[in-house]
Amino acid sequence: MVTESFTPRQNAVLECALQLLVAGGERALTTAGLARAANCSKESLYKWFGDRDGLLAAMITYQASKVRTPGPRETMATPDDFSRSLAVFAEDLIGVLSGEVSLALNRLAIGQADRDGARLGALVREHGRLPIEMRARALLELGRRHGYVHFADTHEAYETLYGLIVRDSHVRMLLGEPPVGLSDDRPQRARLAIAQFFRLYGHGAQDTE
Amino acid sequence: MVTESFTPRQNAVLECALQLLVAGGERALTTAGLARAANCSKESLYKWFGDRDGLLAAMITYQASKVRTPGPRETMATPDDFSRSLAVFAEDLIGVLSGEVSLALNRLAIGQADRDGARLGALVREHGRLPIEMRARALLELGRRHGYVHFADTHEAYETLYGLIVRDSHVRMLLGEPPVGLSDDRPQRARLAIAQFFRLYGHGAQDTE
DNA sequence: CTGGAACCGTACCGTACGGTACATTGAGCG
DNA sequence: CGCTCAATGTACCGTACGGTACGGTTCCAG
Repeated sequence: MVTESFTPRQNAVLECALQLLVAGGERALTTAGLARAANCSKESLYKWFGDRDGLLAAMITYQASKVRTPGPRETMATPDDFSRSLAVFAEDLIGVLSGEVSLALNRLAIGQADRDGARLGALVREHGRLPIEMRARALLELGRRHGYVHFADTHEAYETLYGLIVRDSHVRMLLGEPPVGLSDDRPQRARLAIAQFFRLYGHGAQDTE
Repeated sequence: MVTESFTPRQNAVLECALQLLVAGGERALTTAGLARAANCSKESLYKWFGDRDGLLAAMITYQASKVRTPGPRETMATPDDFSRSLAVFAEDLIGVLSGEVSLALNRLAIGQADRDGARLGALVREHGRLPIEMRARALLELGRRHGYVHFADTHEAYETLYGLIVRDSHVRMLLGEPPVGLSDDRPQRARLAIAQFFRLYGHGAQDTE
């Protein structure tokens, strides 16, 4: 995986493209429209990104390059530290998933999932979801090393945590549901999910089979 | 909500449209292509469904009309009956969500979520997800009446159950990920989710705050 | 100053699609 | 038979978009 980067000018154009996508969806993201909005020429677009699909892919990698996922570097001296770190992760996750740029890019990739063997979907999974999962898994394993949680399969534990936090609100938001039930009481949602996670994997609990 | 129905001929055309959508995604579903594939005229399409958006909406309601969601009519004499009913629900849910027609329609609605105030998304939620939720809520409340589970908010309990069952596999499938990790060991996934649900809401457990 | 590279703006081309019009067919029915 | 109505299939129109070509401008190196 090459971490292909772009020039500042190209980044500015990609930023503009994201704005167009967020504002009007995929239909609003035309090469002519982007050229007009970004004050660049269509010829430059094709020179830089190859074709329209290349542009879409570049938008995903560019957006991913903006999001940094810091690993846990706290001391984790107490179970409460760990719980708080999980809650922070949960709130971050909810925040990212309900962001309009994230929603727009996910809608774009899902709408194109039937073309090119879901190339855009693979990019979203690799650059968007995988870093988040890595960060969470590191956190979970750190907690396990301290004996705060118990599980055999980190991936299993992570997926359960994800399900408890996100539920089906991501798909509902992708479908256009107004963000009721999420992001209004985000901290409480996060705390509840973490509490449930500890009920399943904390203290004397045992990972099922 | 009017349950507008269609003539057999129109149903056949809609079935054909679903096939086209599943096979080639939204781009493959053109009015000319559908007319050719279904041996009907474009003029009939516009007469029946108004315009292309009307056709898409009709496809969703038609597909929803095919899926019946029977309510629980079992005796629930033992906690095991209840657990098994939940497991059946979980397997059905996984099966529906990973069906190719469901995936194609969800992709379609998500891809159009920026137009018409997400009209297609609202249709999917109303005709697709809501009936499933109603069935599950009835099941959950039946279990609560028997004292097998304890919760204050049925909606909360349902969403948690949904998250435990589906996790983020739905979005991953929508993004085009091959169905690894789901539907291969579907019964085990279902059993695990139900076991976790009981750990949170079963026997002596108490709904958190 | 000069050459060239990068880029902008615009005009242009081919195509594909949504939507409409129309001629034709065929079934039901007096 | 002749009328009506529905539906088919085809031809057509306008438009919008992806992609290309080209002239003009800026900027930098030598």
